[in-house]
Amino acid sequence: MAKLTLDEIGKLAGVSRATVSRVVNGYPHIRPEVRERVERVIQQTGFKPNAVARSLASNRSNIIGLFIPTVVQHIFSDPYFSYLVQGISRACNESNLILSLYLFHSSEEERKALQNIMFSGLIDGLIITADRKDLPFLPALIESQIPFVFVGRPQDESLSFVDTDNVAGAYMAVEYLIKLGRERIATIATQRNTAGDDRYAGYRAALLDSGRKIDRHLIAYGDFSLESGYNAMQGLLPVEPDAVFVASDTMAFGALRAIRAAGLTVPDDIAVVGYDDLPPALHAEPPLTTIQQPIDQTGIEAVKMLIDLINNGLQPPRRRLLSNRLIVRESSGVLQVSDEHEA
Amino acid sequence: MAKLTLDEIGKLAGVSRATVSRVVNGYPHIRPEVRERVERVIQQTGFKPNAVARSLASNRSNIIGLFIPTVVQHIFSDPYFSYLVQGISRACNESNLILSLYLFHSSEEERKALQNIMFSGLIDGLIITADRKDLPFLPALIESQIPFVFVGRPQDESLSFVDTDNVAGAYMAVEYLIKLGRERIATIATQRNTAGDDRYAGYRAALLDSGRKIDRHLIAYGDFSLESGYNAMQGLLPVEPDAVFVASDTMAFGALRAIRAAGLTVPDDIAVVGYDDLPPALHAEPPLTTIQQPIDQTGIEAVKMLIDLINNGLQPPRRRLLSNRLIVRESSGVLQVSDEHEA
DNA sequence: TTGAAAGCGCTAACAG
DNA sequence: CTGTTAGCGCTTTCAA
Repeated sequence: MAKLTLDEIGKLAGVSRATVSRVVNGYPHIRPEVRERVERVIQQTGFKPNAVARSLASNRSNIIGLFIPTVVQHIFSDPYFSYLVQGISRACNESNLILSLYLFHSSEEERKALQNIMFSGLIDGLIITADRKDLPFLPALIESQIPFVFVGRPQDESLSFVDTDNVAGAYMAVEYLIKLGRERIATIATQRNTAGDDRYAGYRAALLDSGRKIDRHLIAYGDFSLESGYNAMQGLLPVEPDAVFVASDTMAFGALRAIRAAGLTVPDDIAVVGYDDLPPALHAEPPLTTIQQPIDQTGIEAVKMLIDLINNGLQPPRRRLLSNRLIVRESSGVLQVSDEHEA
Repeated sequence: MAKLTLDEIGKLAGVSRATVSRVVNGYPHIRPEVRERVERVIQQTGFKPNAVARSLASNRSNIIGLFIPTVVQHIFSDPYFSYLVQGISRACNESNLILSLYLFHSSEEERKALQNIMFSGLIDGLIITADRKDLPFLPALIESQIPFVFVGRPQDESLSFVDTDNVAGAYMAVEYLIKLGRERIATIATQRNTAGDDRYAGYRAALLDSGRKIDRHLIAYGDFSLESGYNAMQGLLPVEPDAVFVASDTMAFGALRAIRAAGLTVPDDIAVVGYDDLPPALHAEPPLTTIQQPIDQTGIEAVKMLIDLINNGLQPPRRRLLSNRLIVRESSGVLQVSDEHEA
């Protein structure tokens, strides 16, 4: 058979290509018998409209990009990324969007590709995974007028984003430690990214709200690596905390080791709460109390938001925060049943 | 400024749009001064040709798809997938290809999307991650004439694929156990996928080549899960193996537990070798001897092969097997230095 | 070596 | 309700 086009189908069904186009696109005002005739031909021939021609004529490709800047690559070996992509892809499938992946290994690649994305007009919009504070390409991206949403809170608050509520998550964690009766609650925080900032803010707020003071000596910093967690915990040990809220599970694993290495026990001497609920948290020694984020849901919401931006314009910026859950395991100790009624 | 098109650039440079097109595409026979003039205008304006229009005219999108069938989803929580995507994306960036991700959560989604991929003409080619034996969409895909390569050996040998050499990898592992002087070498194999078949074939060949017999009682089966590894190992314990080659690290972790639970020690009572070299292998108790595959390289080769298919036709089918490495850790015991000279 | 012109297959006014 | 007609921005003969 000849190559199938709207014209071909039209000929076969005895109508013009415009009518076929209307049928394909679900345009309402068509005589039912005509619609049916056309649909039958489409059925029989297995015709699919050419996506490229369609994009050119409509100026809409139905392709969105997932942009993963160089610096976030470590995330890629995290399950975080897997869950996010799962959510995004699910939402794309549902909305008949094609997902293209922009993954870079150098800032040169990154710059070049972004240039292409912005000016070659292939892509309807972009999801950007980045919560770090310095995004050199951002001004150009904004100027290009291409719709995009961040996953993770960007530094610049005027941008659209979806994130989990890191402040509330950290607050929840620390509040729980307080309820457990812990007195000297330390934290291992991080710098250079907004998630870390927000978690620290939650730690701070929970302490302040319970009438406590912030003690600088109880604050240490890591860089999300296990080693940095180990080192930070070692630094905290001399000031004798009886609990520590760690801004990531991976660092918490390091902290657990440091505590064990010092001959102390978890949670008796020091209660530990992590953040992320990565699978290893369950198998940690002891199993790690932590904050679980709805990551796949974040991906789904990001796609929805992007579609909204594409259809309804970039202004005003949209924001969306999803709630997290506290997962209580042994590393924190568990609240008594009677206490639960207080909540 | 007006929207940039070939025409615009041509006007600015005082040439026709055809000439600009030639410059952009590196066509050789152009007067140097003209080329330079055009290039300068392109520079200054930051012009990028419209990717969609280009695709329509040239019938080439420079987009390739990475297709991940429903059943392989478990792979997604594996680092395997991450490494593969890293390799693929690196190769795409290098060749100026756009990578789009087709990830499905139901076979209905899968079928629908495949239909689109095949007939909407958006995509130049496809990389398919699947080593399972039953791929219901395969006949239609072949008929569609769209270029594709498998990552992992497909059942149908007439298809193009790149894979790591599972037979040789398993052979290497078992050969090592033999050299270590192990007498009763069991295996935990898998069914329903070619990688499992090949690893079993390697196990078999190594044994046979050393003049041994295959003992059915030393063969157990798992499904790649940790639990199945545990159960399979429990099943093997009564026949008293002194070594076990496990077809995946994850199952090996299960096997380690089962051995420990039976009060035996690794490697003194039973030597264990896994397959994959996942990160946890390093932290296993004891650290796991295993086979490491060049997964990112596999991705790179897949892209190269796909480009070859796109440019030079689908026939004959291409095949490529990459070599693996034996990573010796404590779970197998280590060969004496003097023995290494024998190799 | 360059320009003119004909499409690629579709959408979207505009008529009727 | 349906057909006609312009394009969308690019590549690619064909002439010059």
